[in-house]
Amino acid sequence: MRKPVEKEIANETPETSDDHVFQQIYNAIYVHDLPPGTKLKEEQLAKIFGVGRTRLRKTLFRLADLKVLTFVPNKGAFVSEPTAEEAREVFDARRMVESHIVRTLANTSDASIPKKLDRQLAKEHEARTNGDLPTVIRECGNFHLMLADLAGLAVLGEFLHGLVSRTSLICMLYERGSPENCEFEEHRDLVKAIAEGRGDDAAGLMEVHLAGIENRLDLTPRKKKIVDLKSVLSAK
Amino acid sequence: MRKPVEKEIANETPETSDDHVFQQIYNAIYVHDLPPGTKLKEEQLAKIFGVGRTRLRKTLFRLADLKVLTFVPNKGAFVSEPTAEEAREVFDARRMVESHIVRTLANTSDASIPKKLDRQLAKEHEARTNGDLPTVIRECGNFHLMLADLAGLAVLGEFLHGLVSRTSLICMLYERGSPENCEFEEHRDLVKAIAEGRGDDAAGLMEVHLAGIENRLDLTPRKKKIVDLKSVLSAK
DNA sequence: AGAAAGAAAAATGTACACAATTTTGGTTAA
DNA sequence: TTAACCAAAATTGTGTACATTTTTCTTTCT
Repeated sequence: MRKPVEKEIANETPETSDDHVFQQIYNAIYVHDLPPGTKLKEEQLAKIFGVGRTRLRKTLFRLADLKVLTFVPNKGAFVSEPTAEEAREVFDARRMVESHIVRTLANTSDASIPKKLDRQLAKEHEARTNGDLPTVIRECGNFHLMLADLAGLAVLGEFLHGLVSRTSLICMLYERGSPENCEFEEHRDLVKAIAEGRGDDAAGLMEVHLAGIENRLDLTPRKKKIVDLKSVLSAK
Repeated sequence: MRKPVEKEIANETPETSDDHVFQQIYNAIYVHDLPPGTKLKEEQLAKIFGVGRTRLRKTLFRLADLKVLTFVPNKGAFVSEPTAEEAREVFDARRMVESHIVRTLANTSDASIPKKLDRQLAKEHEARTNGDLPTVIRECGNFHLMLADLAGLAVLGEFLHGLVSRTSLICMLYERGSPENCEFEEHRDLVKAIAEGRGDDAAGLMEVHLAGIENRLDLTPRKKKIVDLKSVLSAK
């Protein structure tokens, strides 16, 4: 209506739909700019992105389906807060799915695969040396998703996408001490095993890699939100 | 709108939101009342269910996230038509996920589990003897989902839900000859292995069970939609 | 003061209207 | 008859208005 829009501000993307808004919000959550529990007000976001509330709402629902957001009826959309139990399930699922993926990939004979993995590895490494933590986080996730993609496993890949997203939230909630994410050396060894066609080794390395991340978390049975009000307030 | 609604026709469910519409459409697709490729017109469905187009649309998007529907921009929502490749991936994923689930379940010591499985088995058997095919299909799927539920694996369970839904579409598209779905005896043996705590046996039975279903399909590389127009029309 | 109650503001949920696009039906020309 | 084309109808996509609910702030009572 009030858009003289020639080609959408001549941006880089063809802008098929509102993928831009989706990615923007998704990325902000994924790289820890929006911590779990944050409320996302519709009108506010709609104004920020210069988009109607209807379209923004649709985007929010898509993010909710990815388990990145949680809708509370009549309250709105909040960045999800996975429970410790959910966290364990996510890592269990990842070990199963990703060990399968890398085994498949190692048994695939395609000369272009090691090249692509090396390139991805380089991107990750560069971000690390630059000290660009958000990019490190993002590229680390992209590495895992790329494995599914290169293995040609779209169905598992989409499931993994949700798992990886949730992993980011889980780390934000339960990480203790060390701000390290994925160990670079482990990714490197993994690529090596894949390139050399050692499927079982790759699968094993992946399981160890994921178990390592999980063990770096504190998933003890602390009931996060259910604090005893009396004991807290009486000591005041 | 024109509803003096006291408590939603005093139905069984509390009807928190528009789950009713969702289940209605989902079920129709799942039990093969709406074949793959069917277009779902928004206004038409909205009128049928006595609900606004906005809410119906939201439901349609939820079904699309389950991969049961596919949205084509500016064309609308269609019942999904999984490709042969996707079908193979779905069965691969199911073998991996469900063998893990039953192994977990077999190693769970909870006396109520065999009871619940037997009850589910009975429902399935009853529908079979009644010749009620839609109910057989539905209860057969419920059996598989119940395994995840009883194993306490919610994350995998939700993924499986999508896989099971797609399996129904896949069977409709690629089934050859036999109208049989899940073999009842196989479900029975599976329950026995679980009840007796034989995890490896249960996992093996599940893989065989799923492979059996897949083998009953015709997933040969016929390119479904991409027919050569010239060769077809010139022979007329 | 502190808590309870209530009014005002803000935010979500949904129906509706209109714009953009596709589909349909019919008309014309080769 | 067939193909191309154009207008009318139907359908999807989205902004807006309004109803409902929640949140916030003020007022009042103990």
